[in-house]
Amino acid sequence: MEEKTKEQAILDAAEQEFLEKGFEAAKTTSIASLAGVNHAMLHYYYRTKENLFNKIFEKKLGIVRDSLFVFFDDPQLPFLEKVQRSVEGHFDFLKANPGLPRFVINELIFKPKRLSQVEETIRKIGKISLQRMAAEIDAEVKRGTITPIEPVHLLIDIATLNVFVFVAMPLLNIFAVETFGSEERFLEARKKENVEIIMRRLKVMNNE
Amino acid sequence: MEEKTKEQAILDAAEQEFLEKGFEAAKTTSIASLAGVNHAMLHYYYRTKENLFNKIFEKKLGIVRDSLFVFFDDPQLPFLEKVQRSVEGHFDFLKANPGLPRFVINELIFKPKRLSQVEETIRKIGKISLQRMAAEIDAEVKRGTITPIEPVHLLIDIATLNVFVFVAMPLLNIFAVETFGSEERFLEARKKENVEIIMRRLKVMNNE
Amino acid sequence: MEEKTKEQAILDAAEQEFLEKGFEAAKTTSIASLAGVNHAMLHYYYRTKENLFNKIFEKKLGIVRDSLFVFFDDPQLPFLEKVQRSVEGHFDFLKANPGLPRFVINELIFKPKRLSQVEETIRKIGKISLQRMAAEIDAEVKRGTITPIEPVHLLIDIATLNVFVFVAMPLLNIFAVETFGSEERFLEARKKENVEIIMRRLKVMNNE
Amino acid sequence: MEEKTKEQAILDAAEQEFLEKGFEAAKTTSIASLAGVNHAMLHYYYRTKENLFNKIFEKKLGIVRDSLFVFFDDPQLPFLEKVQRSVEGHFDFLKANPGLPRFVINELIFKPKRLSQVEETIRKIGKISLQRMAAEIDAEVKRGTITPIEPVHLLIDIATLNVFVFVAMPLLNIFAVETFGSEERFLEARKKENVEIIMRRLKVMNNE
DNA sequence: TATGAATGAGCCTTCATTCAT
DNA sequence: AATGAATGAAGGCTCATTCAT
Repeated sequence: MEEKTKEQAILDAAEQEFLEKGFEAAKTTSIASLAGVNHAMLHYYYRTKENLFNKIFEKKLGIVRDSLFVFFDDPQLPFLEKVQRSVEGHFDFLKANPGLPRFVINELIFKPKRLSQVEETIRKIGKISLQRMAAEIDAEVKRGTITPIEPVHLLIDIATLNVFVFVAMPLLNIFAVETFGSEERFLEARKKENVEIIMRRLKVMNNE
Repeated sequence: MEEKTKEQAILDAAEQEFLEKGFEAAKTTSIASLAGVNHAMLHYYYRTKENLFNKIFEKKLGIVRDSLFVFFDDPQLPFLEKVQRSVEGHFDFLKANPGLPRFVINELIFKPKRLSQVEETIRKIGKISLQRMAAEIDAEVKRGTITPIEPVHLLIDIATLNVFVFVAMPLLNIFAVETFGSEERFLEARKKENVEIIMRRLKVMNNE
Repeated sequence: MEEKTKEQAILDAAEQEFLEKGFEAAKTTSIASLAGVNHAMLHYYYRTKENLFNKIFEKKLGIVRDSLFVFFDDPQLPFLEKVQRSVEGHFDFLKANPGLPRFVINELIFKPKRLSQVEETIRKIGKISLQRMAAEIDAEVKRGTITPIEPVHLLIDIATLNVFVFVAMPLLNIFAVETFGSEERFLEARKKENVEIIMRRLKVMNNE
Repeated sequence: MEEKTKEQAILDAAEQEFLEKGFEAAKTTSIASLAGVNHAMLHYYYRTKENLFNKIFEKKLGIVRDSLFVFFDDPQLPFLEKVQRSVEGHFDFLKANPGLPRFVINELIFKPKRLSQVEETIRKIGKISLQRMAAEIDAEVKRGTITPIEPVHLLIDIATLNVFVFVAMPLLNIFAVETFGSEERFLEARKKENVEIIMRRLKVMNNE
């Protein structure tokens, strides 16, 4: 069996520690002992806590960035199906990376410094995505298949509903288990609810 | 004019500091100097940072707890109106307390220790509220005015959509200003969108 | 008997440590234990090592700055006497502050950063002093009482000969004691020699 | 073309680093990377930083030791010429090795430990040189060509005046350029001044 | 010889908390 | 009640030195 290299062990431990506690509350000594290495090793490989953090941060940011738009790129699918798959795909992604939302909120949204570091990138990506969505939405509205909606609102609706489930999980767990039997079952139900509410937001209703 | 007592001044300063920075990043020295009192006074009155924090925490928690259910208690209003007013009222409450969501997320949701402190309280309040909502929803469904929904999902939908706007505000600001002209205008639009999406979630559609 | 305040004790200990070892080699822990206080006290009063150092540095610099020109300001004395008294006075000053030259050399001359901090001050003071000296020297030369010399050279001659005795004292001690009986006797003789060589530099000789 | 051996490369790099920064501020990692070798090699060859330093130190000390007495060994030259050439030769030597004085002062004079390491050697060499000088001076004085002077004083005069120019160069530069046009021109002038003041110290004057 | 990795000691600094008055 | 002073624990980081290969 392959031994994990210490450099990697530090990185893994750092990821765990930073995701769990955030930058300030994370201690390099904890990371080191979590990785099973001498405290100085951490600085040997990554020089500073900040440095080590950025390694984690950038990696995670890239993952998050990509997670929302993957299904919108498929030209074959009908629009509503794209949306549904996006909601589901994004939900599944978050489920597979449960620590991520909290990390991004803590480090990206709550820290002006870090946000401004990546603001330009976010602006660009957002702009492109929104323009593409706007075009598709316009076309669908004209064809009468969906009700009008500002693209940025749709995006926020989806992201919000999905992300917050995982952010609030510790709190929701108080009710989830006794109402749904298990966290797993709750998440299934919640995923359906998110699809449902988004679909209903888009579909044309009686009186429209 | 009444001089504010030192004990109170510390409390106010602590509230400001804790809301702004969270428990770890808040410094007792900052709180003291913000309150205009000697650093040692803070410990004289509240003994530990933890202790002082809890005073703030419990107070804030109470406010948050009440904010969601205020309109549900009005027996006069028709159900959908109750819901609409709840969404709007909750949104306005958050807008008036912009630091609150971040604080609660950071300190309550992200810290197992604190959560377990108040878990029982939350469970009780939640149970009662959910039962009441369930009864009303059932009645409405039977009357054919709304489509069925699990009460806990409705609650999560509302809370999520409202709260997250304010949590994610720094990030959303990147797009808000250039799309809506100002943060203020964005928030107006967003409030409408939240009402819209919740209403649509509840209304009966064509094919149902 | 008055107890020395801890703040002062730290300052004194710092002076001793910094003069003896220079900024880098001085340790805040040493200073603290030398002052008989807890290590954290040092930071309580002076926040940083750099800060504490600057307190010492500026004080010493002021003293050094004044030490060379004190006798030149007396308008009553004949020029050669002024020079003689300056040499002697400067020598005595250095003798009373034996650690000073080394400190100034180490911290001021050998560290570009610190030098540039005070460069402008030094330039101004130097300029004024040199101009005054130049006027007096010119007058004396015209009266035939001294031989011509560039003022800056005279200044360097005096400063060099005096300062270096104390800088090199540890080395000179190897010979001083066995040649002159004691360090004290050596310094007396050396002071005379410095006066002698400066006077001879200025006096008019046979063939001039 | 001969490849420089790694052992030698380390030595050269160490010389540069130690001369430039002194023992404490010099880092073994810097020396290694300056030498283009692995950090551990340095310890492989020289075991400790101290050890490596001593190699440099002793070599430099030998050079310095010899630099002052070279012209005194020439039996052909008349005494005053010997002195003049010594002053000039020593000055030129220092000019060619500008880092040396600072290094010696820092490491030899300011560090009791190092001084005591070489004290005996210095004592012996000094004694011999001084005795030789004493004999020559005595003879010259008897012949009436020079005024009496204690040999050790003459030695100190010369060494001091020459060395200090280079020690204080950063400080002197503040005035040198604007008074003499360039550092080069200042050094020329200063060399003449040093010869002048030493010669005048030795020459017989009017009233003697 | 050579090297990447590893270690331990030490340094500066911050901070919550306590003490003496 | 109030305060300046004091303390201990901990954190991030650097560096000379050693180890394993």
